[in-house]
Amino acid sequence: MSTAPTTSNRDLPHPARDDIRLEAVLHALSDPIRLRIVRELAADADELACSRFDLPVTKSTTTHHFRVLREAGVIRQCYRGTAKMNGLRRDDLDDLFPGLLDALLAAAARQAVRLGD
Amino acid sequence: MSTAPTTSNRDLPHPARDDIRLEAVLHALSDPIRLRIVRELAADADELACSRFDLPVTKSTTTHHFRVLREAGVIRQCYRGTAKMNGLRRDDLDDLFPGLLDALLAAAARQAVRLGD
DNA sequence: ACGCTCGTACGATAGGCATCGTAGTACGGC
DNA sequence: GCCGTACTACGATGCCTATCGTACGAGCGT
Repeated sequence: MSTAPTTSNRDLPHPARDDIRLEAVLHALSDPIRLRIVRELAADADELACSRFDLPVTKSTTTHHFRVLREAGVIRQCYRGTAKMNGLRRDDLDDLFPGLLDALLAAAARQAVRLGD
Repeated sequence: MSTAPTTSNRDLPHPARDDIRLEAVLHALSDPIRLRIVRELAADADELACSRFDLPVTKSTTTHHFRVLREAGVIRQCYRGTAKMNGLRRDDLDDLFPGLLDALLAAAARQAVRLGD
């Protein structure tokens, strides 16, 4: 049976849009690894599986960082088969803090150039 | 003798403009008290003495927060008599990360309205 | 059924940090 | 010279967190 590997029913807790706190977002992005994740997520059009990231930490630490981002309201996560897909919460963030995400991504890109990636 | 209470010679270490790291700035602003300080600093035209802030922490903790902001490159500090004056490093931040500071301040203001200050 | 891959849970550890109190220094006014 | 104000230095404390390793669960392919 071609069991279409769609979104699994085990779901993950996300903060509602109005529960997203600016301080939490800033704290989430103040870690180099998490900032890098968000940058890659923004660069890629659609959602990415956790395994697509080549991070300089172990898998358990990676899980931790993705959870911090999700609980801060920066990313949205869902299971698709065994993979866990990640996507930026652009819509919610732009609605709550217009222009902030773009400014942050631009700043991160600028710094990456300045420091030689 | 009318010893003009100008800038004292005991100076404070500030990061050079090119040493300012985005992660450090975000971390500095991810604390509610420090975000509040920066908001008040941005609202007021010129520099403000530490004692002008009415923060819900002791003086030693206040000193700590101002130092974090200074070492992250967010504010500039100098002594004037016994007072320590604080000013936003708008020029440097706008130069390094165009639009970021404004977006952050707008986001903070928006959240303050949303949550009832 | 079996194994493989992807991701989680849990405990341990080490370092960071927000907070305080107390004791001290620097400066200006009297 | 003496006092008061503004800020600092230092140590203590308790919490948070980034990291790891190991053991486990969930789903897919064969």
